[in-house]
Amino acid sequence: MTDAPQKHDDHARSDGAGATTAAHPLDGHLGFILRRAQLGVFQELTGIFGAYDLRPAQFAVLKVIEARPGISQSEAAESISVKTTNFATLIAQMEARDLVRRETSPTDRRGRMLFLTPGGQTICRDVTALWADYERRLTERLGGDDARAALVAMLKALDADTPS
Amino acid sequence: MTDAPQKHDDHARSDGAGATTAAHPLDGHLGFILRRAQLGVFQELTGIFGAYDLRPAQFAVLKVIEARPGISQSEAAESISVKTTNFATLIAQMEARDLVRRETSPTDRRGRMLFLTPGGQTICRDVTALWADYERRLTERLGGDDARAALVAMLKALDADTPS
DNA sequence: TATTGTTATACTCTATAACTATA
DNA sequence: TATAGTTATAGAGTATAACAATA
Repeated sequence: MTDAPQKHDDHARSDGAGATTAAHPLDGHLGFILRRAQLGVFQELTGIFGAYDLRPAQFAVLKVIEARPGISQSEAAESISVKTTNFATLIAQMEARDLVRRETSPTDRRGRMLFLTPGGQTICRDVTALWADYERRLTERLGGDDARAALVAMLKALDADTPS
Repeated sequence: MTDAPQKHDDHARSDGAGATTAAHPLDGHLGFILRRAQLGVFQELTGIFGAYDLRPAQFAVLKVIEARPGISQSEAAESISVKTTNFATLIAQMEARDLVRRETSPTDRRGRMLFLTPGGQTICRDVTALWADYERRLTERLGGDDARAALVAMLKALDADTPS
């Protein structure tokens, strides 16, 4: 009970010695609250996907290819916010595991078109079910669909992207 | 404009070719939305703290020591959700930069008590001002204090920690 | 025997630079 | 010259194991 395995335990309370340790020095710090929530969710996701040895980013790749078979590597990389240089490694590993297949684009022989293999489709379908289940539980924790929609809207506002 | 430097551009819209690319395959995926918001905020924070060559975790250490001078390494590590083994490296770097000072605890000679040096106090004060400013801007983006409070409550709910 | 802190190590994620093959 | 993809590499972040000093 000493190490905090990427999880917090108790903080912000009276410390029992009389000093009433004020909240937590980072309790007003949105960046850290956000980080902990994100790490917590990813940790749970990794646990849920663990039986398939899939990390969140790999699942994201499956979903992107499923949605747009034949998508190029650069487009796929951009859509999951991964640099093309790192995507090359990521997709190579997934190809080695026979989850995805690459074809040279006939119209531009530099490009590689991405497809799911039958095995990739199966895993994508199975893991999607687990994922949907988990999202439903998250939505419950949040207090329902409206709360979730509000959360998503605020997260997108934080992302400082949505054009003014 | 090819690489997506840890930032997304446009997604989810008609793609101009008539295919109306549906939303984004990850748009319903809370984990990814959370991750992008967190990365965006940390990126902005790193930029803001950049002049002081402080990363978010280092700033967190300063704040924790400021709040509780003399705190032990294990307590400080736990309060920012970093393993003690990694905290050792982190704090050693900050000591080398003369931001913090370590004293052997008189009551338990295994323990090290942490303090801010005068330089550390100065940086902590200056960066706290920048940080508070940034938090205010974030709160505005969110739509005010109430929205922010709602966000924090939901993020904590996601963290699956708050005792039932 | 348990705890505090340290070192060594490893794996993932992210980033830059240099390269190839096409265009 | 510019683009799609690759390789090599480097830095953070996070994890485990083994250890020293102290309790």
